[in-house]
Amino acid sequence: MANKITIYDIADALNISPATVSRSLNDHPSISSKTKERVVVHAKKVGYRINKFAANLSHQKSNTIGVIVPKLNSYFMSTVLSGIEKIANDHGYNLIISQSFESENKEKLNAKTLFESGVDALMVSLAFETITYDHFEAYREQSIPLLFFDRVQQFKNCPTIVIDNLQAGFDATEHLIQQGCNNILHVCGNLKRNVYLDRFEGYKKALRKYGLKYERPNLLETNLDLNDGKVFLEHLKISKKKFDGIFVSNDTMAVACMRSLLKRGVKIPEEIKIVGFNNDPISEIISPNLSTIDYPGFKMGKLAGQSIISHLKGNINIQSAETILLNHQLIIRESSLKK
Amino acid sequence: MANKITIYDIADALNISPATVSRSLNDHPSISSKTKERVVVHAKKVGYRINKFAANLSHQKSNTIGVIVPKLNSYFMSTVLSGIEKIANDHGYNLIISQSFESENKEKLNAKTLFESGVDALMVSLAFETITYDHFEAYREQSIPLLFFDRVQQFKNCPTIVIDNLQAGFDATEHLIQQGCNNILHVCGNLKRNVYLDRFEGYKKALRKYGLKYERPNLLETNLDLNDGKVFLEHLKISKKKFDGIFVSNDTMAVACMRSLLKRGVKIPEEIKIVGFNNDPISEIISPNLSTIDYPGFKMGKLAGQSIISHLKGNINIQSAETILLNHQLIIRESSLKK
DNA sequence: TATTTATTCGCAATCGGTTGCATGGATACT
DNA sequence: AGTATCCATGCAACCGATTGCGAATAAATA
Repeated sequence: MANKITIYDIADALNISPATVSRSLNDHPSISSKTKERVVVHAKKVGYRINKFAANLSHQKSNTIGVIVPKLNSYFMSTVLSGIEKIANDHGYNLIISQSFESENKEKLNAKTLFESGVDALMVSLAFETITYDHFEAYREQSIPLLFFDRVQQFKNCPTIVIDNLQAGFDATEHLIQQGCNNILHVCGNLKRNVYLDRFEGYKKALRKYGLKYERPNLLETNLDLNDGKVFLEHLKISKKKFDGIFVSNDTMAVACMRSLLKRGVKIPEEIKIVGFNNDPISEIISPNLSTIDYPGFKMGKLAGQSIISHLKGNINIQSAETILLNHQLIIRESSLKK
Repeated sequence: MANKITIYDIADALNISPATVSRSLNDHPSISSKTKERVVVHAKKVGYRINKFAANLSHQKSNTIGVIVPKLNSYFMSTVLSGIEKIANDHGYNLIISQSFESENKEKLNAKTLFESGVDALMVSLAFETITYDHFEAYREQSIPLLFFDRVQQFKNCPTIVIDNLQAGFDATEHLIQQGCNNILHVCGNLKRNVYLDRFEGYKKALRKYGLKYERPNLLETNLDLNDGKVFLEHLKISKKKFDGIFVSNDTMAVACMRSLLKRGVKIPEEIKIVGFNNDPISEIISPNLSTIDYPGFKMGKLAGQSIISHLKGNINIQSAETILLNHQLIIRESSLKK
């Protein structure tokens, strides 16, 4: 049968008050260890399980952290989530994960739902589309910890976990230049998002440093999707420039480009050198191996988790570190090497 | 300021009872549309947000579905989760996702936590290790819908979403045989799990059909991890058999095997043919392209979600379909083709 | 023994919605 | 006009745990 045991049942059975039962179960100091023992033993015997609804209602917290990501089925994102989940779980928090599918609207809906669900904190990686941020106001009003990771937006008192995308973009581009490229195409994602904008800036900075000029046809903005290969080919066709290097803002798209090129008989790296971003497993598998930027997803997730948790526990010492910058690493493989 | 508006505040402001406010907000039929209008408008004006804790406590449901998976950062699993999340979200349910990291203990803990969190349903893909199932008893006692997907265990009244792993294993193996292999190694995962056991059975069935004999050295049980390549090579060494075909129970491991072999100068498919499982993106990227079994993750997730939702909504018609069998598809690529 | 000081524990309010039942008033019917 | 019917709303209990404050008992001190 359904065993709906409440603290009242236990109280009756033991001839004590529900208050005492509650305190015993929570190991409150003002209860004698004798009574505690009795309560705990009896509770276990009858299979008592706390009713979180009631507990939550009382102290107005849910031990739950909300997460909104663009989509969870990417290598990078699922790795980050894995890291977040691990930390959250280790600290007794549950994770409610929702996807925005790159839509600002969905993101707003998710933010609202999670707010109403009473999450104790919210972690967000922004959608491509998002340009207004009022859906986070409710959180800030109630001072519910809010954190952005990867695709971020700066707010005061709101930690941010990122890598130095500008520097990474610079590193990738500089590497291509050093390998002899002087007409480099940059394939980026939505420039409204910091990650892509910063990488683009890094790209331009590298060009400037080496006295190369940047022109509009050197930039291709896409969804970075595996089947954006056609868009890429199309771009090659209309911009009549002859590129000798490509810096792509993620590996998935880099692979799409490589495949398009290889299919056309273009030799990589001899004719065109390529660098991707993310260090997805495919980057190491594809032939030629793809040079890329390693981007520590699991670590980012763990840090994000730790940051939020310490906010929740009121450790103010983290406050100072509003922005955590993770190290990236340029991984040089065949796809970009001068032969 | 923190705007903690309750229905009582609204009731006071409008000189009506909280009951009426509650009913208005829930569009209860016995409230005049005039009052409803007043309430809704005023609620929006003052920024009222329902307190789910209280609501949950009242009707004893959370609009939340729990999910336990071995780990969420695999292509297949994150795809399934994406499907589940989509359906759940479309129907107003939140998803609490947790990982067992292949540990039975962690799985039990997660099950307990989710139970106490008051999830309305639980969806599970089992850990490698799991051999006892008492952690699901609490759910069954309270008749909280429970569903298994992919890595499943049969319980009565408990839906199950799988592909026909036996048939898939058979298909893969038969294909290898038809390509001329007659000494086929099977690299599998933990045989306690249905998916791997069934694929193994399918493998043996195919051997039987073609009069090939199965011997112990033809089987290698691993964690199917990308860096299990050494284990694989080790096995090749000790079992002195000369394999001409390999059926691997997932693509990640298949890729690990291929790389080990290619590094040793073994020609694929000329000397050894390989078939994997999952149709991960890497299978199409690696050279030679990996033949594999396509396994519809997103669809599985959506079906799992739909099944649970209809249970929750009390549509009994699904009851009949306790086991949903998804179609798989053998995808033949270079790695297994007779030249 | 009387009084102070801890210890343990219970009372009762509280968290914020939900809902069965009762009530008062409006409308309909004979 | 008198009675039956309906509609809209309010009353109050309830969901189950938490917690400030006070009381009762036990232990310590004078």
